[in-house]
Amino acid sequence: MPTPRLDRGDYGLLLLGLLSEREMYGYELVADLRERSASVIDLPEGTVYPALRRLEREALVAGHWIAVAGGPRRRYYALTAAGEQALANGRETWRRFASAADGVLGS
Amino acid sequence: MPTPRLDRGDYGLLLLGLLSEREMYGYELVADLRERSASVIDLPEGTVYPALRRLEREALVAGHWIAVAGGPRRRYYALTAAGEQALANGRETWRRFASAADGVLGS
DNA sequence: GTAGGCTACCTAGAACATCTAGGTAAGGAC
DNA sequence: GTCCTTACCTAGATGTTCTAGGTAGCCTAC
Repeated sequence: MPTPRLDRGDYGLLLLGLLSEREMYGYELVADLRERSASVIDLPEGTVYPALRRLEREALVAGHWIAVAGGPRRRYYALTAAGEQALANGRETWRRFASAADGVLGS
Repeated sequence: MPTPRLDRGDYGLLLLGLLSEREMYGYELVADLRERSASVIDLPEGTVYPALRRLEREALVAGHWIAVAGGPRRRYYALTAAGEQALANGRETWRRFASAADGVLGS
């Protein structure tokens, strides 16, 4: 049960972070991430969709289709219990790593 | 002139950070990084040596051999002017990214 | 009525860095 | 003489992003 790690360039952890607040679909995640980070984090869709499938394969999120009037259907994703746990672990790993990196890169 | 980016799992930036303080050799960098980060960041040598060669190829660091009495010779690396600039850029990118990630991952 | 833009999904292949799992060599401890 | 430590190196596998598209339906502007 590998935990996504930001320090390896695995953006899955950020997706888990967003999904911990509410269910979202891929296109929404991309837009939300861009907005909340002031475009600092701007993932292409070609990165996000495979990442979501990976997270689903690892059972960290669960997806389901929702029909939408006047538009394409959406696949919403929600955190699973394992996903919550992975997020907690990942947060801790991230915090430790960020702190260590800050120390090396100076104030 | 690509700038090393931590957010993509490129540890080159950390090496630049260490080398900005003093010249060091590969084996020393591994040990120093592990010590200063309380083992949070523990890069295998197989990661560091190729990274140093990459940084040297990109002219961000300059290496030179030093003979050591009673031990193997060492290849010391020093930052170049381009390396200083890359480090400054990388620090800024890292700060922005870390701040954005903190925002997404919550307090 | 058609051209363009937006929503919303998806994939194949390239690119790039780490990581694994070794190897070489010399010195010192016991 | 065996083992640990220092100090360097490489080849190949793995994993993830990124590029560069494609599909499809709806809406607006001209």
